[in-house]
Amino acid sequence: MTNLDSLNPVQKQAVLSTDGPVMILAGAGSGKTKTLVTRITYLLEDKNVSPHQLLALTFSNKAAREMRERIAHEVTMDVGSLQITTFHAFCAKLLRSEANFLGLSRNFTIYDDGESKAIAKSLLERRGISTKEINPYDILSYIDGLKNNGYYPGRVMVDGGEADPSDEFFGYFEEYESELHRANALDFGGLITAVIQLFEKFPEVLQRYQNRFVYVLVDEYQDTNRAQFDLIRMLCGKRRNICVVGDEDQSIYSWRGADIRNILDFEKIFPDVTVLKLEQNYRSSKTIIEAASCVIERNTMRKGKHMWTDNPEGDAIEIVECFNDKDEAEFIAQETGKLYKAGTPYKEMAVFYRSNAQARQIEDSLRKYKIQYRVVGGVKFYERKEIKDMLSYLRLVINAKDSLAVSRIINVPARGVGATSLRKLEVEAVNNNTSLWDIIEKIGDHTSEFSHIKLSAKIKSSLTEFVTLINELRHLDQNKVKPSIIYEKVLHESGYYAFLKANKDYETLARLENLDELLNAITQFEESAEVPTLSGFLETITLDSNSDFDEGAKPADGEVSLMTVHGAKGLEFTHAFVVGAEENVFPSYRSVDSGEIAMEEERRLFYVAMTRAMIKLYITFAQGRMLFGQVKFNGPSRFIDEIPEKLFTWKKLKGRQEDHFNQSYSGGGNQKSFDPYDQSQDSHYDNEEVVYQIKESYYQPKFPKGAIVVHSLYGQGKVEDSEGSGADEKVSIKFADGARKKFMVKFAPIVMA
DNA sequence: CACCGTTAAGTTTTT
DNA sequence: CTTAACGGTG
Repeated sequence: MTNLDSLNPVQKQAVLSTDGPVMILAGAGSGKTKTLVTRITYLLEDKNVSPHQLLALTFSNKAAREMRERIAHEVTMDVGSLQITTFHAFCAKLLRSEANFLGLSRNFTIYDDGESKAIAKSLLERRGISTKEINPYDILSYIDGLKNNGYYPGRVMVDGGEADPSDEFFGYFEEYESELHRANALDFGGLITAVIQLFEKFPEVLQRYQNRFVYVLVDEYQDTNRAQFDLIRMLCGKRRNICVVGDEDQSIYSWRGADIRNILDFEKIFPDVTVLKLEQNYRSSKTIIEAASCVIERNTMRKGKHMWTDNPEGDAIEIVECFNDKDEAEFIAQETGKLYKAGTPYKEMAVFYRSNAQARQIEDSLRKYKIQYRVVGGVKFYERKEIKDMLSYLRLVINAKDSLAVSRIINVPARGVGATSLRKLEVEAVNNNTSLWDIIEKIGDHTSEFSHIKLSAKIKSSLTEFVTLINELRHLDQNKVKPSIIYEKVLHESGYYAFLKANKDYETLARLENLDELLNAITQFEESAEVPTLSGFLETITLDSNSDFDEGAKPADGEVSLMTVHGAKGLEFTHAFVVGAEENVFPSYRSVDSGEIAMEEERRLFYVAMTRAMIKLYITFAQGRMLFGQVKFNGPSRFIDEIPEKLFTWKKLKGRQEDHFNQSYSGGGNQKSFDPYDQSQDSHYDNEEVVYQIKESYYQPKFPKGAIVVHSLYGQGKVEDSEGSGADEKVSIKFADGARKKFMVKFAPIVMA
């Protein structure tokens, strides 16, 4: 029997109300996941529901993994067939097994946003419209908007969201859809709408799933869009055992299509719903909860909840007024340093900012103070050029119709097939309503209908070579050869590796390293997946791009986390810094005069940020901030005004702090020691001093072979190799821990020991 | 076709 | 200030 003793009365009710529609409004830190896990455990163990009959949908893979692990920990039975998955992964899996209904084949490719954008661009190009006249992004937003509403071509919408065929973008939508169809591909939004379409056109398929899933559960319900809501409604249409869990106050993705009406109107759709509110917070101090509540209660578009906690009063919130953004960053570094000395491990601290651009300044100061940190989010591994190139090869192996992949790699490395030739082939493909691959494969064959296409013999022969390679790879894949072997074959036999190697610059090194990491990822996938197929790998990385495999060894005390407020949702830290709490920054300038709806979302964001903190919350802002090249004086955020005065202390940092640093860190006049505060060593090229320094040392290497040097991040090491001089000087250093790294001297923070 | 200089714009990104 | 993306040139 499942033990419910550790649950509070509402949580208990949330577990026990298994039948009929239930909406759980779970405030921040209210033990939501615990409740969900117990609910599922209860269904499995006490109500004898088979794992096969349960479906739990989440938004992120991380949430799905966490829930699955916790359930596996709780129950004794095998939870292998338990479907705890993301909306997109669920749809992808379903579509692969039912693909034939929609004229897709099961090996369809999933296009990410970047690929969708590439298609939008090519549609414009095809019509001879410059991207200056029409921004491809606008077309995409339009298409995305339709898909978020659950629209697919020809769908009859019940309550709005219908496409208006007279809209100037509607044509693009239709063309985009047929382009994807020709490529045997779906985009993220299309994964959802395709399932809706499947269910509407083939009720017998829907019935199968309705019969199978006796209990359906949706996490982060506030983030669902209309399409996802439609899907849920269909799935649970028969038994109506639907349980949604969300918090309207944490809805921060409306710009991605999340429709807060899904929460606000749930009762209209399911009049017999049981609404439960988890209002007790187990995370934060009374002070933090009260402050956050005061802020969020200004919002009008909410169902209303009142958070409370049994936790202690705690410290006052610290509001810190800084002179400028630089001082703000210095304050963060000093304070995290102080906290650390006082016994708080770095991993318990986090800095939240509204936009990524704010990270840099903070990173700089943390580095200066040698505080361990990590930036969560940021540039994605799989979006790097070399990675996308290699993945395109692999995708083409799986799905021959993937024209986007073909056009990406047909001339990488150079095969003499430039834009013009590619253009010819593309036109031919469109005219014949076939795929690029089809044309390319047949072009060399004199008997084929495409042999008339005028291309030089040289191009034709390199195309044939390309076709042969891909076909060989396909053969390997069909014979269940390990993905890593296929990958290595492409890398080398496509000429890509040699092509990269031919370049000797600094960036190439990083690229080659990234390709190694990709191999690493594939190998790791092979070890962990039940059936390690190439298509499985590709799906994992498009639908779960965060599956970190490059998580290196972390320092024992952890690292201070730096992330956007969006990235912070669902996390908690004992000490949290909300930075840049200024008008036009947080709230963002984009939302400041875009009306109350946008402002309410900013307020929810601020609320999310505040409620991450368990023990102490810092809110900082700068009087003046460098924004778009000039100093702006925005004034403190309106959200600060919304916090009752008795809950915070206001500290105004005195003037510029820099003088302090120069005194304590300038290294006693030793010119050789690396001084991070010394402007002359920063990598600003517009700084005359730097130019001068480089010129002076032009004729001899600054760090000759054998020299003992100190790198500000990696510590002491020995120069193993040195090539070039002046601005082009490159050194290879072996560090104390045995690691070997290469640096461009002009970029690297290295000094002689 | 690759490189460079000019130009314009500048949130957030679970999948 | 930065960065991406376009268009012109060698």
